[in-house]
Amino acid sequence: MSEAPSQPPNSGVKSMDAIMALCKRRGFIYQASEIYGGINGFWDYGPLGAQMKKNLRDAWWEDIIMLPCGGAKGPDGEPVSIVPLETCIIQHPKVWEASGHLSGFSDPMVDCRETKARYRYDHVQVFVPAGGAPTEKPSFAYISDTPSEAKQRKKAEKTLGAVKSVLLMEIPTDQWSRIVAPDAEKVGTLTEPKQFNLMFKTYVGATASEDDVAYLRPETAQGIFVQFKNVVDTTRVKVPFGIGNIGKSFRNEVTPRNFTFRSREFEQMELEFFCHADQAREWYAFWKKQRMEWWRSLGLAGDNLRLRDHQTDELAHYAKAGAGVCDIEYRFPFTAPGFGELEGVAHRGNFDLTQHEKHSRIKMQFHDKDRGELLPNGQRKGEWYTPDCIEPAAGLDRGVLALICEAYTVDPARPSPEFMKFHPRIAPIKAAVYPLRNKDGLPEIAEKLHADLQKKYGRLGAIEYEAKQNIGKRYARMDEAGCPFCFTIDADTPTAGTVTVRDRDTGNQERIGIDKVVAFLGEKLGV
RNA sequence: GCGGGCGUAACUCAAUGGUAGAGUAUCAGUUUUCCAAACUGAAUGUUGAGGGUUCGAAUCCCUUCGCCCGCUCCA
Repeated sequence: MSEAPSQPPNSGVKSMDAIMALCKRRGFIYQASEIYGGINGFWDYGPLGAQMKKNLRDAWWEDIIMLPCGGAKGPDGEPVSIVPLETCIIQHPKVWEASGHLSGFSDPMVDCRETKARYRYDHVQVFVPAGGAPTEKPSFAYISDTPSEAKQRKKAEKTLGAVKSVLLMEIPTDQWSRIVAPDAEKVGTLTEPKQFNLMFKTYVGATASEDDVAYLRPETAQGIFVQFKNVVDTTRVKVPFGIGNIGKSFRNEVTPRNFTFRSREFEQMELEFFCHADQAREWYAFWKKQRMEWWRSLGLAGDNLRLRDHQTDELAHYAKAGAGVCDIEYRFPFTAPGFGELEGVAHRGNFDLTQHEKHSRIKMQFHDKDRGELLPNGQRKGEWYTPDCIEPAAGLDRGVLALICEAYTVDPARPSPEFMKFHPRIAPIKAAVYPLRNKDGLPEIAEKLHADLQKKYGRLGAIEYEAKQNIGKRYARMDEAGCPFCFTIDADTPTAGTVTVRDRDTGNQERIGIDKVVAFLGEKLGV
């Protein structure tokens, strides 16, 4: 695949090339449009991958929405309340204006290395000597109608005498080393202009005029905020409660890389949990803990999973004053020894609801009847407020990739030196039923057991049946697919009524009654 | 976006500018039956794509697409 230096032996780091090869070989993940040479940043899921991804999506849906946190109580001592929502990929363009996604991301921008400020390239102007003669002295950039204009003019006149103003665009970038950025002290801190079209643009309607521009959503979260009022008005939810939303999002990444880790089309599982600002800290801590436990429960246990709190200087605009932001990170083979983000848990304050209230002029507050002063009749007066929001936002594709990387195991001593240790809940194939011999009535018994298992558990994942080839080969195939259990009908089955159960991870076998197989598998699958 | 590396069958890889091949995997059959056994046979390629040089290109040149690595980017 590549000539990249392989990891040193015994480093404990798995080979990403080998994982990608297995993913293709067994039908987990294919390159999108591969027969046409592929398309950068897009991936398709094969039969096993599609089932596995559904299993992970279902696990989130079940554990976040249907039975939040397994029935655990929230910090307020009450059961956690979550409702589902499914919102559109294309929203009104004003949604992205309000959220801040649109401003500054459809035009070329320049960054200031000193102040970290970002300016629209076509808005930046520069004070240069009025004569226009080349000079070694610094010139001064500013944005008109901002405080930087007067400040920079003063500095420029002091340094250069008479000045005139030109657009930054008119000055070649190789002369930018003498420019002082609008809010900077030093010269030469502006980066070259870059296009940041992170959002995919499209047109609504068949005429495709510039008036019809719309965008594919870069996150699912905004759909929740936009429908917050409808959910509050039409259901009986009371703060604190959450809204969960799963779906595709799109970002025109500058550099899609690392298999499915950074792709341009990806699926998110986002929860926005609304609570009163007074309780934000408790709920933030609660969700941090819950989300870590959830990933652990699916097999990402151990050192490869960690929780990392963001430093103050990397906090997003909406989170400066909040309870915090953290990432749940996984040590992917391509990030090792570092980590890559799997899920972000953020206290967003009430930034989003406030923004949408401003832009739509629709009141986004919640009337909380359990707050406010106590009335003589024993009830509360009630209080209007814009709830704060805790956002655990997970990447579904990244989750699948992490589970694949974690499950991938190499053991040269085995007939199948590579195998996938999927948690039974995630495994795309739940079990296989094999007659040891393809005769003597064994296939008939196996087919019956296969039908029983399929009827009972076929909705959760595939149940395999195969009578051909020797048994070792069939086991090996299931090892690579990550199937946790193989039930084998052998010569003793017709007389003793027992089958063998082969455990994928150990290769060990035990005999159980054929009438116990359905219950055995149900217990292992946790259903 | 910049720099480097690499593209041959599903996978791993061969093939001096001169008939595109092997092993594995897949499929069918025989035999065997608890860990990728053996035998027989089948199918599989616009050599990433498009141009050029040449009597002749997987091989040399150009363009482009994709993948990997390092920068950059990632509100």
